[in-house]
Amino acid sequence: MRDSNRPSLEDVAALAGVSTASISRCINSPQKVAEPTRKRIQNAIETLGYVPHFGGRALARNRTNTIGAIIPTMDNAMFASGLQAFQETLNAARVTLLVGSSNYDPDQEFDAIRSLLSQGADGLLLIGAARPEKTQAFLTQHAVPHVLAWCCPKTGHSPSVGFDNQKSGHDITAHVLAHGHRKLAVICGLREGNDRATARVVGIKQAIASQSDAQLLGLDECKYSFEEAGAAFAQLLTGPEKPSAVICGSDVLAVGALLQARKMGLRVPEDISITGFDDISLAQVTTPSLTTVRVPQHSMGRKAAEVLLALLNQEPGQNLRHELMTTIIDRGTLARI
Amino acid sequence: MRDSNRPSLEDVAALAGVSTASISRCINSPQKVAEPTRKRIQNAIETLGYVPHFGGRALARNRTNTIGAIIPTMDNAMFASGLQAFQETLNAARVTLLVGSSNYDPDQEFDAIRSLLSQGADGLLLIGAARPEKTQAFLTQHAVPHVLAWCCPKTGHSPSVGFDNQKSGHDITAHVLAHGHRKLAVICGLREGNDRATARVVGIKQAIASQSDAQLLGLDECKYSFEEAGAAFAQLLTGPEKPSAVICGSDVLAVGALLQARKMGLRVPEDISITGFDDISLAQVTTPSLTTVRVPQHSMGRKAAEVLLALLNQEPGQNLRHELMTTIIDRGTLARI
DNA sequence: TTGGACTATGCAAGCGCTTACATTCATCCG
DNA sequence: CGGATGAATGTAAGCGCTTGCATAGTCCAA
Repeated sequence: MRDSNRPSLEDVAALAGVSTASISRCINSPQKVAEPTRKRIQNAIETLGYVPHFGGRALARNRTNTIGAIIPTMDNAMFASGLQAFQETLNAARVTLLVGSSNYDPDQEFDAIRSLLSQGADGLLLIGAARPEKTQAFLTQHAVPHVLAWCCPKTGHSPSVGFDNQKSGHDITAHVLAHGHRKLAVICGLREGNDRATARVVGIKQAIASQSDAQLLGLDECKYSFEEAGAAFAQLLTGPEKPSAVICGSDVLAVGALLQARKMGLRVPEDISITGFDDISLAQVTTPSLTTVRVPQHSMGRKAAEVLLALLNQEPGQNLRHELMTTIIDRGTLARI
Repeated sequence: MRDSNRPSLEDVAALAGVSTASISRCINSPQKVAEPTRKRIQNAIETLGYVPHFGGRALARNRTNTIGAIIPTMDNAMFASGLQAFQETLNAARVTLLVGSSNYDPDQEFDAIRSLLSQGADGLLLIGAARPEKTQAFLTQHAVPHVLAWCCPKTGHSPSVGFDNQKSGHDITAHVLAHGHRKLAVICGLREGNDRATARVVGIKQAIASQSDAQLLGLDECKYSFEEAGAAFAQLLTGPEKPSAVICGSDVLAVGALLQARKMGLRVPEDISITGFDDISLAQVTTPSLTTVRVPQHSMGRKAAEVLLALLNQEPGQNLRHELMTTIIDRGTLARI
């Protein structure tokens, strides 16, 4: 059973002529070990190529220095760069990132939570606030340290780092209305179990409602793919009344709509305006480039890591709710009427 | 020290009225436990909400069921979807993914390797084949099971799942030449320590050399950003002779070039042709959309996971080298002259 | 000189799990 | 009917590390 190649503390101890305790101390709090001993130990470690055994350490410390992140999918620039920032920040604190994905499915998310926890994750990054009772109960029962990102719920006890999806949805819509548009349509992601998509739509509707002569001509939900968004766009334009602007809940949807508009011979923004959400790199690349809402992904990922680390170190006086600001990026897909 | 909330095997054993060994067996190989006992044990586990302790398990088994992936950055669609497929495949095998990033820096990669290993990773996914002697030595000294992806080296002993970067570079160039272009320029990523970028350029040069009247007017290296690629593009067009086509080592570079061309009032592909590499979603979104090389990211990620899992399970008769095919995707940025 | 304070190190008891081996008991065959 | 067989379960020895406590050594002030 014993992997004979791998040197253990004991081997190092033997070589250095000290006890295992000293080695351990030398590694974990060097100042507790006298200079000459330390030198000797370091030499021994070096020559043996010793690396502490993870299991042993985790068992003795009851801590793994590992944090899990569960995101819908990495295959969407929307999360990728936030996750990258998260990872870099953890890394700087010598904490390793475990990754799981949910595919926007609450059951898969629950599985991932259990799986990462059973892999010893000390804490968790979760996207959004909406989750089934079962999942919530599990989190509280096991007292899992976690932080929510991409959202900023006013209720609930979980720390969060994100932005107000509803307000941002409201803002971009108000912006569209301010450009003179009155007949609007909306394409959003599947809202079931997705509080971000849901909140954005709520904000959009709210803004429309507050402008008496504005109307919402249609709303379509679909997956985050160019194709589905294109189909939704086409669908929204079949009615007798045509919208002058289509507000999309994500840049991917907006680009799908844009591509479809072009296919249908519609000029954007002369014939129809389109707005996005997220400001991923796609947005600056289309022709015309996308008017959208910028989400501070990078700082969100970094901050989330900081909050989670503070939580694990029981640092006091932490804010529970970190709301970041989104900004509207005016580019070329929104016309003034 | 003992976290009093967390039930241990012993607690379950006490409740179920059996020994800890039986519980362990019941969890790890249920068929070894008689039906009624199993029932009783499962009940006990349920009521206590027992979850095996990761450290204890890792220590006893000397295996963590964890695999590390070290990629340059997740913040580039180029790796994100391969990584997603990798993660999904691991997940199906109940193995968890640890993530580290290198930022294209060999030292950071080395750190990440050590860090993930010290976190108990059973195996590693590494991008590309080129790494410093130091890193190589470390990998072999510690006999780290690993697979290389995004490349397919003919030498070396590491299993790999990827494609022939050189050949693909050659292919797209031959394709450009076949369209009648003779004056070419190249924009590629920083080649130092990046064997994929290097090999692509070698292939490109090779193809140009084999066409007697073709010339390489210029070659610029830069980071994978729109801005830098734009600058490189502008730079390449300052000479007395203008290229009729610019071959780019990545879609990000190509898009940067495309954007810059537009800024300079050049029509693509009428005034100048541009090709990309990778076929990330950006490529289908630009106007005109990008002629590029499709890299089978998804199957590469999946296959890499399969190979690595087989390696860890010591399954015999594995192929060491898995070469996947790239294909040229003809879209709108390459003109026939 | 002596005792107190402090530092450097060792000793050894866990941490929670797996598993080789031992034990028990029922079953079956000659 | 006795012993061989095998299934079900228990016993206990680790796995490699951390850490509270004990010990030994050093220094200094009274």
